[in-house]
Amino acid sequence: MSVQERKQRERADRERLIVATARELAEQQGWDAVTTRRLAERIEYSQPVLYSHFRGKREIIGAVALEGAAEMAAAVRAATSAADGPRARVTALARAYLDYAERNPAVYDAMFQLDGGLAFAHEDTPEPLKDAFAALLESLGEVAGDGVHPGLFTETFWAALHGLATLTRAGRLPPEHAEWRVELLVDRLALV
Amino acid sequence: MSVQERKQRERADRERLIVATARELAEQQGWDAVTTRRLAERIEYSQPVLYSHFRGKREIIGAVALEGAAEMAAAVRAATSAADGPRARVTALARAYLDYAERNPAVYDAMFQLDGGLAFAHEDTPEPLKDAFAALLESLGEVAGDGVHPGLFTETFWAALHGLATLTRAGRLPPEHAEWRVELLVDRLALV
DNA sequence: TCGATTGTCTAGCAGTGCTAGGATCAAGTC
DNA sequence: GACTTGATCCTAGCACTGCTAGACAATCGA
Repeated sequence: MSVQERKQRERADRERLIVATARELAEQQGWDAVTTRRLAERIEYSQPVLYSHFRGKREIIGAVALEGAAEMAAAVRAATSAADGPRARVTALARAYLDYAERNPAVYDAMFQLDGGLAFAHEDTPEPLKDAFAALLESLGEVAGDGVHPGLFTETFWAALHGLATLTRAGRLPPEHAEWRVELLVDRLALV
Repeated sequence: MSVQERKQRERADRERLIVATARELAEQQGWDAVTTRRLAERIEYSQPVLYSHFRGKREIIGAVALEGAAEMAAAVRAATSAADGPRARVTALARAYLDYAERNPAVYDAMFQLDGGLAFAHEDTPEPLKDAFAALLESLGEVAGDGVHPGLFTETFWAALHGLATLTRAGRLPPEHAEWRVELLVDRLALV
C-alpha cells in the first residue's frame, strides 16, 4: 500500500520534472534544442523513460502548453481584477496577455504555435484551455457591444492579440510602438 | 556566349523547378514532408544539387515565401481595386487576405510561421515583402483615422488578420462564423 | 586531341524521434 | 533467508533528417 503510494508519488514527481525541464530548456535554447536525448540527459534518466510518461515529444509539448494556459489565465485574472471599470480591465487584459507571451515565448509557442496534440474549440478541450478562454471572456464579454455575441467578440479580440504577439516576436513587426498598437486595439475594438 | 546563356537559363529553370516543387509538396503533405531527399527525388536530381542553388532548406522556404508575398500583394490589390469606397476596400482586403491564407496554407506558413531566413521590418527586407505590406497600406491607410499613423494602423490591422488566419487554421478557432469576425474587425477598426 | 573546369552523384556524418529486448533490482511467497 | 515474479530501466539499434566531402563524368577552351 504505502510502497505503491510512494512509487506513484515518485512517478508523478518525475513527470513534473520532465515537463519543467522541457520548459526550461525550451525557454533557454528554443524548442528545437529540446530533443529527447538532451531532455533525458538533463533529468538523468535514459530516453525510454520519457516514453513511459508521454506518448512522444508532442505530448510533452502539450503538457507544457496546459501548464502555460493555467498560468496565463491566472495572470489575466490578476491583472483585470486590479483594474477599475470595463475599459481599464480590457487594457489590463491586453497588456497581461502580451506580457505573458513576451516573457514566456517557448510556453506561448507550445500553446499556440506548435502541435501539442491538444483539442481546441471542441467539447473535449482540456479544462485549462477552456478556462484560459473563459478568463478572456470575463472581461471582454462586457465590452462586446449590443447585439454582438460575447464569445465571437472574445475570439476576435484574442486573435488580434495573438497576431501582435507572434508577429512582434518573429521580427515581423518592429518592437517600437508596441504599446501604441495595443491602445489602438482597445480604443477601437472595445465599446467603452 | 550562347552556350553560357543557355546554361544560365537552364540553371534558372531548375531553380524555379525546385521552388515550385517544394511549394507543391508542402501544400500537398505539409512542410514536414518537404525533406531534401524527397525534394531531390521529385526534381529528379540528387540532394547536393539543391545546395548548389540554395544554402539550405531554410532558404528554399524563403524563396517560396517571396513568391507568396508577390502573389498575395497582387490578390489584395485586385480585390481592393474592384471595390468602391474606403469601407468596401477594407472589407475586400480582409477577405482577400484570409482567402489567400486559407487557399495556400503552406505558402502562408513559409511567409509568416516558418523561418525562411528573411529580414522583416528592416531596411534590407526583400522587395516583395515590402510591397506586400505596401499593398495593405494603400487601402488601410485611408481608414486609419485622424492623428493615427497609417503604418502603425496597418500593422495592427494586419496583426488581427494574421491572428484570425493562424488560429482558425490551427483549429484554435471554430471555422464557423469566420465571416462574422471579419465584419466585426472591419466595423470597429476601420474608421469608415 | 588533350588538359582543365564544371557539373553531378555516391556515400557518409552527426543528429533526430522512437522502440525492441535484455539486464537489474525490489516485492511478495514459501 | 532463499526464490520467483514482475516492474523498471538501460543499451543498442532502426529509419529518418539536413548537410557535405570526395570521386567521377561530361563538357569546354586551346
